[in-house]
Amino acid sequence: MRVAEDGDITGEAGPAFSQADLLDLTGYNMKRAYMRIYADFTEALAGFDLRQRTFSVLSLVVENPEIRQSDIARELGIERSGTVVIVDELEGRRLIRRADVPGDRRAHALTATRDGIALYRRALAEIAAHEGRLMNGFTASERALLNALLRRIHELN
Amino acid sequence: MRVAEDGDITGEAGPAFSQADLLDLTGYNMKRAYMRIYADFTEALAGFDLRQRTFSVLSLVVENPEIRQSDIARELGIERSGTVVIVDELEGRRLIRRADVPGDRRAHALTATRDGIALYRRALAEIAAHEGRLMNGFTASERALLNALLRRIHELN
DNA sequence: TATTGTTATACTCTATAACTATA
DNA sequence: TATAGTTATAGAGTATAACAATA
Repeated sequence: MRVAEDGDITGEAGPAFSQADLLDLTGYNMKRAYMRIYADFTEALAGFDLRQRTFSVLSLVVENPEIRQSDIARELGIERSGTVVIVDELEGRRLIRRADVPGDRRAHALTATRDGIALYRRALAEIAAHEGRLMNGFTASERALLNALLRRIHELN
Repeated sequence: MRVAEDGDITGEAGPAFSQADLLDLTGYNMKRAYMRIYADFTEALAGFDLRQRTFSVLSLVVENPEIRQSDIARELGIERSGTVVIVDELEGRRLIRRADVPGDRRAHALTATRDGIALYRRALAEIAAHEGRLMNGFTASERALLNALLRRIHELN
């Protein structure tokens, strides 16, 4: 409820609306920034027929051969039930394989196939390229700083 | 696909899974941080029976008396149809009013009621308090820096 | 023709709950 | 009793499309 102080009032060009209160809230700024970068992320993945969460699961499997579904759920902070449909899809596309775990007949060990690793590498490169283009105006240290701040927020509590 | 370099591998304490690739992506870090802060935001609003978007609309109406629904949609980057149900709810709770616009019989001018302003102020204070608690470990300049970076991302393109 | 508000509908994402088979 | 994986279902949240009234 303060007066806008962001120079957004251009005098006559058009009606200027104040978002002063909202723009003071990190939660609001985070949502808008997230929406913006998420759109870019989604676009980068579209050519690979991967959605954001599918990509994250594939990433974990590529980086951690023989990982279990429950570990993926824990790492990603999602429900176990949520991993099933993703793993089903990735397995159906022969990007990963479910294998038996010697000591535990309840669990499945997930490992990426050669095709899965190849697709993953190309998708990862595409995302990085998209982000590089999107965040073109940011210096390397600004990007590193932003990532560090975001990680600290996630790790809170 | 690099080896983790974040010291997350504690030797024996438990299985450490690598998220090195994902943690290099701003999009991934943003999503996790957003989820964390969004949960806090939602919790702060729960006592007021407000959801995030409802609060944002109320904020715009309080800060910009006689704003139109289409302006809200533009400012918030949402669909006009999305504003209708929110405005319906806020009006039904007597927090805002729809009024005629003298020059344009299609439009509605939205203005907050006394009750709406009062509720808004309390909700805003609660959110700020929640954020202050959540981001307790951040200095004021870190928070300002983070907000500035987030705004720059939103304004891209 | 374009815009404002509206309605109805559909879609995406995700969590919850209940179940089985193991441990 | 607890855990891994699974299935079915339900709920948010949101966009899309079509429409009437007005500009």
